[in-house]
Amino acid sequence: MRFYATTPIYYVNDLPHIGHIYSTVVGDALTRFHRLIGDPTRFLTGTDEHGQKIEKAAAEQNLRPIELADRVVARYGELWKMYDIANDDFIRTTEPRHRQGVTALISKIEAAGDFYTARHEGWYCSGCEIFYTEKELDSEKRCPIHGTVCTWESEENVFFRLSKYAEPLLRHIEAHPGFIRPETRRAEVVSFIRGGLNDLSVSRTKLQWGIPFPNHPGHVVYVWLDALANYITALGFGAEDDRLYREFWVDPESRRVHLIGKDILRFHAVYWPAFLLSAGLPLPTTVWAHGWWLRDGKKISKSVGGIVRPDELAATFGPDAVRYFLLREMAFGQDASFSDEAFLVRYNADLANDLGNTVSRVAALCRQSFGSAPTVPCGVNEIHTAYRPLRKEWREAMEELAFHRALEAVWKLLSQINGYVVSREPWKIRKEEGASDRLQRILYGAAEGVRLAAVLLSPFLPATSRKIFETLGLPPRDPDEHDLRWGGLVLGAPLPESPALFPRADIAAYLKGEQSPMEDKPTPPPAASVPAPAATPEAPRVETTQAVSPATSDARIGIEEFQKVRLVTAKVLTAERVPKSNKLMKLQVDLGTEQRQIVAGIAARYEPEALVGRNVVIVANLKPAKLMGVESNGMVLAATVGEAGEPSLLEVASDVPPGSRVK
RNA sequence: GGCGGUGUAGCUCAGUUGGUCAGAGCAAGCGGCUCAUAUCCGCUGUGUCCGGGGUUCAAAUCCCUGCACCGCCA
Repeated sequence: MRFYATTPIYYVNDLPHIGHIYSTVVGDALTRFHRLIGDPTRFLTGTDEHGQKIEKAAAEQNLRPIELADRVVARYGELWKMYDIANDDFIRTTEPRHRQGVTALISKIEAAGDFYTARHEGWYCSGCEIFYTEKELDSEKRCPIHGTVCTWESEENVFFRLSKYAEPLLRHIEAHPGFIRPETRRAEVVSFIRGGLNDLSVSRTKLQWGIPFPNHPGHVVYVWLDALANYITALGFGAEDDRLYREFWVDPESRRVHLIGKDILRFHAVYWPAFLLSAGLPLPTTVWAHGWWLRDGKKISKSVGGIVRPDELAATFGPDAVRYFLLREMAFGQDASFSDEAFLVRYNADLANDLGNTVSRVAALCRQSFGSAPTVPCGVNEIHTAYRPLRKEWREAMEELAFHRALEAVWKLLSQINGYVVSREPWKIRKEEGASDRLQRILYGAAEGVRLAAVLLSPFLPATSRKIFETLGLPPRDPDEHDLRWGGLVLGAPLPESPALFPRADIAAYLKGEQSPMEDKPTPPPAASVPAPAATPEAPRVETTQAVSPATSDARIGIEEFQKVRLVTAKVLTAERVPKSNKLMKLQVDLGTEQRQIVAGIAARYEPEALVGRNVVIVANLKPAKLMGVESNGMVLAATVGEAGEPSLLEVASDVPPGSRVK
């Protein structure tokens, strides 16, 4: 079965952020899965480069629109390379092949008689590039999305007879239960269509930066009609060579999946299919609307890791760790929270402990026992028995785009391997009988299990999967369907010493060392707050950290911002080390009016006895946090000295009473 | 205002057609192993399944109602 997946094309006045990364990683994992199981597969992403906002943003920077686009496209290119995105194509709406395809699409709609010209008047928001009705605006005629004042505009436009397609669309949705997913989005669309569809204005005269509307001099094509068409123009629709288009779009056996954010559902589930119906072209098989990444300010203290910085996390822990988190944490289709803390917990528990440790454990056992991979195969053991149903579970989950469940299946396999190793105790066998055949077979089972886990993991963590292959003495490549079968291990292959896949992170230290690089932004800057066609607009609750923004640690803050932090002196009453931690110290401190427990990362430098009775400065209004399972209600201030970041407590004169405000 | 969704262990969530459905993972506690990245294995709670009412021999699961949160539309 041919499989074609697309991401939204991203609007180039918006720098890449977590939403873009997520959509793209999802598409990448999905298409890697289909390649793995042997489907002819194509994965498309790209950029949306036309429109008034680009024209304007470019003018502000003294650039031509295409120059601005080139710059942003380069950013996306770097990012996708970093994240191991294996897209087959990257379409830019400014490319000739796209313009040609759009023109071809328009002539088909024209031929169907679905365009007419009419005067269009109304309140126009240049941010949205659409007209609003009086009712949709407030008393000051401000756009509900941008809050900017709309202007009364009147122009002659080309209209598309969208109203004509309400019934056909409803019939199509009815007949194809998988057309809009998840279910709740489908219900929304149905309800929207039942509410009646107005014809859609699809040309603009107010801007030049767009595709000229055929036969309408002075008009350019409405950005959405332009942008949506990318899904077929990239396949060669309207070109001389449209082989890919026929194979991946027209062929009734092909599956065509649009991955989108829920904010652009209407465009993909109503307008786009209507355009296609009019033009007499096949519709996508599925429009899959995923949720948004949120930050739950209530539960996660900002200073203890509520900040979403996928770029920094990727730099510190590797892009695969971020890919894993994104795919594992979000039940596809629902919203999810992205916090540093949740990320680190998953990183340690799932990646460092379960995956990384199991790989190094099994590889070390083989290395120590044989100095190579096992030389005797084994086809009868609990791991083999467990594998088949888990592979089925993995596969079925992937067919439903339930990435989190597919990953759960892989983790069940890892758990199976650990259980098997513990029950066989190969380290004892080695001592008792050396590299016996029995030991060979046992470790073969474990190592083959690890190999299969790496294969199942390859759509999600491609780089890690390749590293595991190397660790097992196999060539580091992307696996194919044959690798899904038991028995792919190379007997007696030399095993290179390999570093830990995911070194365990000291969560407490990481969160403690964390300074927020982002200031509170009551209103995001215009460039990032504009809802871009085909990109993810910034809804108030969406986390849209600018992944590539430079560090802002030098930014000055106002006095009022500093005053949010309540610093007071406190006297240390008791101090004891937190078990199993070499950095953390649990303190009971006296604030004059109350007593509190605070966990501080100072145990490497200070002895508990030296702290008791000492006056320190603490942040009193920090939200409570748990460090290594110990509740902490505040933070002790210390200078951070040298490369190692050794703590040096701030000195407070002994006659200063506890609870004195520091400001 | 209309339509729709959600509310289950400290946290994140599974729970098909009503009858071992009161669960998983993480966190917590206890025990074990020592090959492995202080990793791994085993065992162990707490739950008015949002509140109230109803249907039924039996409801987290169906119906009504109230509350809270969310989405789409107006």
